[in-house]
Amino acid sequence: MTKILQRNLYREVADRIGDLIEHGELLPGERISEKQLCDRFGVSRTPLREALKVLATEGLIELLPNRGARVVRLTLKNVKDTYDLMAALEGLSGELACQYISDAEIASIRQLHDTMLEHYRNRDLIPYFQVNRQIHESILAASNNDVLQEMYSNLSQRIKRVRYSKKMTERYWSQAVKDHENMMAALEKRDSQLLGQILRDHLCNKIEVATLAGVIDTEDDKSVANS
Amino acid sequence: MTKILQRNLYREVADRIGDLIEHGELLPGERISEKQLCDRFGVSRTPLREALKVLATEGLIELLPNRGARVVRLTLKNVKDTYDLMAALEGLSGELACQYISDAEIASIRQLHDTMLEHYRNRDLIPYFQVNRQIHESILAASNNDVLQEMYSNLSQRIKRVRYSKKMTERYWSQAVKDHENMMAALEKRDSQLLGQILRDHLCNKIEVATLAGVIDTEDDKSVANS
DNA sequence: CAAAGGAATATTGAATTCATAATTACTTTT
DNA sequence: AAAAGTAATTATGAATTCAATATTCCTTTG
Repeated sequence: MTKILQRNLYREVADRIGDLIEHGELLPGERISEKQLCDRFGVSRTPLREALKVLATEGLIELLPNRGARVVRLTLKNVKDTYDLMAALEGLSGELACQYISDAEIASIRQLHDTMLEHYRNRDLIPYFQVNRQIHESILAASNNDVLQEMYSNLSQRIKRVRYSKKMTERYWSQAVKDHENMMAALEKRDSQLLGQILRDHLCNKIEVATLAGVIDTEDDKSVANS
Repeated sequence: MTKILQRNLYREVADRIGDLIEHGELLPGERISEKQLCDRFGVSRTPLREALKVLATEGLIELLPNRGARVVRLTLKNVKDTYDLMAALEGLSGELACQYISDAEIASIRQLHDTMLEHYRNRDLIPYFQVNRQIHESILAASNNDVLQEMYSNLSQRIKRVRYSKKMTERYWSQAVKDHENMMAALEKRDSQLLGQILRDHLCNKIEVATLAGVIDTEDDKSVANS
C-alpha cells in the first residue's frame, strides 16, 4: 500500500476512502475505524477526520456522534430516488446541450452512437456500456452547466458501488437502443424539449433499478442494531 | 455574540459561518481568517477547519491550498446554472408528488394557494413570497424523495444570499400567478407530466435571474487578484 | 525613488496531546 | 451460570503544538 505524502491531504484521503467503499473493501454498515485507516494511509487523525466529514457531506458515509462513522447502507428506495434524480438531471443536460452544442460535438457523439450500435449488434455488453456512458457524459459536458455536472458527479459517486449490474435482457436492451436512436435524432435537430423528454424517460435507469433488487442489502451488516 | 458549547461542533460552526455568508457579514471573495472566526465562535482551529472543508464541499466557500479560504463569488452564470438546475428539480418534485400526495396534502396546498392569491390581489409582496415558498416546499416534501430534497436544499443554500430581489414587475407577477393556477389544477388532477412541465418552465426562477443582473458582483472584492 | 532581496511575522497544514464518551472485560452477586 | 454493576481499555471530540508555506515589512542597491 502506497503511503501518502502530498498536499491537500484530506482530499486525497477522502478519495482513497471513496475508492475503498466503491470497491467493496469497506462494506455498507461497516464501522470505520479511524486508527486503522490512519495506519493504512500513513496520516494522522486530523486530515483523516476532515476527510470523513467531507465524505459524510458527499453522502458516502454517516457520522454517528461520539460513535464514529460507517459506510452508508444503500436501500432500494435510496437508489431509486437517486436514479430518478439522475434521470431528471440528464433531461436537463439534454435540453441545455441542444442550445449550446457545436456541430463538431454532435458529429463526435454521432460517432460514439454508431460505435455503440456496432457493439449492440455484436452483443458486446461491456464495450456497449462504456460507449453508452461516454455518450451521456458528452451530452452532460455540452450542457455548459458546471453546477449540474458537479451534482451529477456526486450522485454518480454515491451509487457507483452497486452499478455493476451487467446483465440486461434482450427486450430492455433493444428498447434502450431505440431510445438512443431517438436521442441522436433529437440532438441533431437540436430539439431541446424532445431530447430532454427522452433522457428523462430513458429506460436505462429504470432497468438498472429493477435488476438491482437482488444486489442491495445482501451485504453483511457489520454495525450494531440501531440503523 | 453567544459562544458555542455543544457537541457536533463542526456542524454548528459550519451553520454559523453559512449564516454569516447569507447575511453578508462575510463578503464574496473575502478572505476567511481562521483565527478571527475561532475567536468569534470561541472554538479552536480543529472544528473550524473541519467546518471550512464541509462548507467547501457544499459549495459555499473555496479552499486555496496554503492560502486559506474565501467566500465563493457568485457570477451571473453560476446563479443561472443553479436556477436551471433547481427548476429541473422542482419539475421532478412535481412529477413525483402527483404519484404520492394524499388528498389531505392537496387540500392543504390548495389552502396555501388561495391565501397566496389573496396576497396577490392585495399586492402584499412579502407575504406572497412566503406563501409561495411554502407551496413549493410542500410539493417538494410530497415528492417522497429524500435525495432530491437534500440536493434542492443545498442549491437553495448556495444562492440564498442573492435571493433578496423583492422587486417584481406586474407583468411577471401576473404570469407567475397564472403558472400557479395551472399548477394547482394539474396537482388536483394528479397529472404528473403536466405538473412537471409547468414547474420546469415556471417563470419565477427566470424572473429572479433577470432581476439579479444588477445584484451580482457589485460587492467589493476583498481578495487578491488571482480569481 | 523604485525595484529587488531578505529577514521577520503571520497563517496555514498536519501531528500530537488532552479530555470525554463509549466499549469491553472483569468482578460480584444472586 | 446469568445478570448487573464497575473498573479498565479504547475510540472519539477538541485543543494545542510543531512544521511548512505565504505574507509583510524593511533594507539594500541600481
